[in-house]
Amino acid sequence: MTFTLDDLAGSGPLPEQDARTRVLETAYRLFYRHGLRATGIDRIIAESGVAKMSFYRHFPSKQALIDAYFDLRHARWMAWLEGRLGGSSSPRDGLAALPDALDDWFRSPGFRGCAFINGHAEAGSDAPAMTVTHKRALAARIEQQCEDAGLACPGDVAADLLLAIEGAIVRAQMDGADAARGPLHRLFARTLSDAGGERA
Amino acid sequence: MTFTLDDLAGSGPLPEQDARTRVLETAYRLFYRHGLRATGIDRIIAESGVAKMSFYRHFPSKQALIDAYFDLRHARWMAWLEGRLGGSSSPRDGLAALPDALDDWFRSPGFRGCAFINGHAEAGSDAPAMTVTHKRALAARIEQQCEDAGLACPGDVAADLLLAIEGAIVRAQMDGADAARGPLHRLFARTLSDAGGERA
DNA sequence: ATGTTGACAGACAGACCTGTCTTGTTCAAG
DNA sequence: CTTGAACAAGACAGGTCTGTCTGTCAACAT
Repeated sequence: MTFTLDDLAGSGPLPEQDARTRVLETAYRLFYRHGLRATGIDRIIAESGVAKMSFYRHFPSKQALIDAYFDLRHARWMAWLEGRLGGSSSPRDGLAALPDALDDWFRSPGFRGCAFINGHAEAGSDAPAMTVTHKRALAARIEQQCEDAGLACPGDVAADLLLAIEGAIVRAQMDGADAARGPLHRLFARTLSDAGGERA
Repeated sequence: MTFTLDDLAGSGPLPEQDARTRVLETAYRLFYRHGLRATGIDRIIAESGVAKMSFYRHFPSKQALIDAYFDLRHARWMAWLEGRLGGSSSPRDGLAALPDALDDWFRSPGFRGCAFINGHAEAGSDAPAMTVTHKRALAARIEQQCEDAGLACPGDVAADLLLAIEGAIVRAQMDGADAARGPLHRLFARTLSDAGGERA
């Protein structure tokens, strides 16, 4: 099962899906677009065409829905990353392809940064653990890719690439995809070059 | 006039200050710590020891207070940066000193990321223009420093450094200062090395 | 036929939020 | 002394938010 950029944006639920799926897909779209606090339960219920009691049958509280939202977002984002990392012929090419993959994401309609960064920024220390868990899973995945590529110091290289990725997401969110594209490509090229691969 | 990390954290108002200052300093501390939406007017009024009408005399709405908060934050943060950039003997050393300066900030008590990134993440397209203006001012200031240092392609170098700074802020906010320190120093060293300076 | 289950619709309570208004106090300038 | 500005304390209105509750209906199994 693969996921596309459309899945990351959230296209909204189809009427024939069951109530729980409709609620979760609506929350997925609204939480990402407008934020957690700015999205009320009433709006999610109205836009998903569900009764309030049906909502509370599937999700005991708004916090439970937020947790489910982050779980779903994490699964789809990691699956999208996996498709982009694995689409190249070698592990190192998979890493080198990341800046273009991210650039596609930054330019996709409805892009509004990283859901986990935004959620953490909004909720602070009260943020669900998944906001941090997601980033650690991403770090682990990139480090694995660096090991597979046979790079020197895969832990350091992965940390450098992750920091560049986070910076690019924030720059693209606040100042547009063009503000992130050049720097992200250059930082990736320098880091991979230092780690033993040839320069792009 | 210089500003320290304590000013960035916000120590809270002193009773002998006038009402407007007390409100603004309280908002400065609460908005940064808990976020914009999570901080209600009533709490700001209670903690600043001010009457509600006194608040609305100085700030016609909560949005006006938020704008004033971002203005103050911008002024203090840029003044803090100026002190750190100018503390070195040469423009290039000022740039090279930035990772340590940021590391100090990341480890200061109450650090919770960049107020402008957090505000933009929370409010989205409705965010005050200052959230973006601040980042562009920062980019311009770094580019100026790169020019003063006589680096090649100062625009590109500044964009690379800014992306690394944003990434470091997010990494430190979500996973602690240690997660940002190594990568930030390495990305700075590589970028400055490529731009013509000698490697640290 | 009858009971069960899931869902839709909407009223309701209690809390919170922003913003307005009233009342009384302090203090300084005229 | 009087007047007016700034301020403190708090009631109030109108809205929104989460979460609970009551009814009604359709599908379906026994």
